[in-house]
Amino acid sequence: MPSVAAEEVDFGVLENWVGFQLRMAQSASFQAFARLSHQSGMRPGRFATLYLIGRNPGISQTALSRANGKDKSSLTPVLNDLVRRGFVHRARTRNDRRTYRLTLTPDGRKLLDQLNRCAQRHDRNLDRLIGRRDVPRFLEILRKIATEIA
Amino acid sequence: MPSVAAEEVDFGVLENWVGFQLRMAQSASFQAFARLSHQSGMRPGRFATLYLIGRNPGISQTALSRANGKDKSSLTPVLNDLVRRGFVHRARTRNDRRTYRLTLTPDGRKLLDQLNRCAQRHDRNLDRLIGRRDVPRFLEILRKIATEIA
DNA sequence: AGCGGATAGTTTGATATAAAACGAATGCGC
DNA sequence: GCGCATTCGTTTTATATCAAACTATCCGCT
Repeated sequence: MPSVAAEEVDFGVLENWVGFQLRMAQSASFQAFARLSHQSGMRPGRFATLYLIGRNPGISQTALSRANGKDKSSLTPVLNDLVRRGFVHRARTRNDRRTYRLTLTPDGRKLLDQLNRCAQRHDRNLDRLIGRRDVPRFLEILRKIATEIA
Repeated sequence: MPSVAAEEVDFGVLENWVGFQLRMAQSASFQAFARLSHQSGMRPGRFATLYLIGRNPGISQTALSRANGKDKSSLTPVLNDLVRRGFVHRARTRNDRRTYRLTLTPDGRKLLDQLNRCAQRHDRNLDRLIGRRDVPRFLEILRKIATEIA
C-alpha cells in the first residue's frame, strides 16, 4: 500500500505521449510568460491579439480569432476591454456593415512594444533551452501539428 | 486600405516564436483529442487524471494536481464529479487526516480503458505526423521545456 | 424587388482554470 | 505539552474559453 509522494509519481506511458507532454510544455511556457508580462499589467492572452492587430490593420474579429486559434466569441470581451482602455480602435467598414476593422491606437502600439520585449525575452529563454540548432526543426513540427492534425 | 482575409493574415515573427507555435499546436491537439473522446461521454481533461490515479493508487490530490500541471483547487470540482459518478474512490488516510487517498473503482477502470483507446489513437496520429524518427527528440525537448523553463 | 442561405459579431450557458483566503490537521522546535 | 509555521483540501472570486442560439447584414438567385 504505497503512499505516493509528489516526487515519485509514476507517469507510465504518459511520459512518452506527445499529447500529454505537449500540454505540460505549453502550460509551463504559458506560466513563465505570464510571470514576465505580469509587470506590464497585461494578461498573457493579450499579446498575440495586439500583435496580430498591429501587423494586420483592419483585420476583422473573425479573421483574428482564427489566426489566434480561439473561438470568435472569446474575442468579444477581450476587445471590449482593449477598446474601453483605449488600446484598440474598432470601426465599422463602409461596404460591409457587419464587420469591424480593428486597428491599434498609439497607446496600443506603446503597450505592444512593452509586451514585445517580454515576449522576446521569453522566447530567447525557450530557444536557449531547446538549443539553437534544433529550434527550426522543432518549430516545423509544431506548425505541422497545428495545421494538419485531423 | 487592405481588407484582411483569413488566409492572408501576416503572422510576422510569431511564425518563428516557440511560445506561440507551442500554444497553437497544443490547442489543435487538444481539440482533436476532444473530438475523439467525445463519444466516451468524457471531457478531455479527465483522461490524465484517471490515468494518474490508476497508475498511482493512493495518490493525494496535491500530488495529483502537481503531476497533472494544474492547480489543486481546479481538482476539487473534477474529483467531486468523478466520485459522485462512481469512478473514483476517495478515503481519508489513517496517519494524516488532511490528505485523501485516491483510487479507481472498477467502473473507473473500465472508463479509463475506453479513454485509453482514444488517447492511443490520438497519439498514434501525432506520432505519424511528426515522423517516428523524430518523436524521441521532440519529446525530449517538450519534457525539457516543461521542467526547466524559468 | 424579395427570398433564403451564408457570414459577422454578440449573448447565453456551461466548463475549466488560477490565485488568494480560509479551516483543519500536522509536526517541529523548544 | 505548546506554539507556530506548514501542508491539505475547499471555498471564493475572477478570467478564459467554447458551443449554440441569436441578430443584423449581406449576397446570390430568381
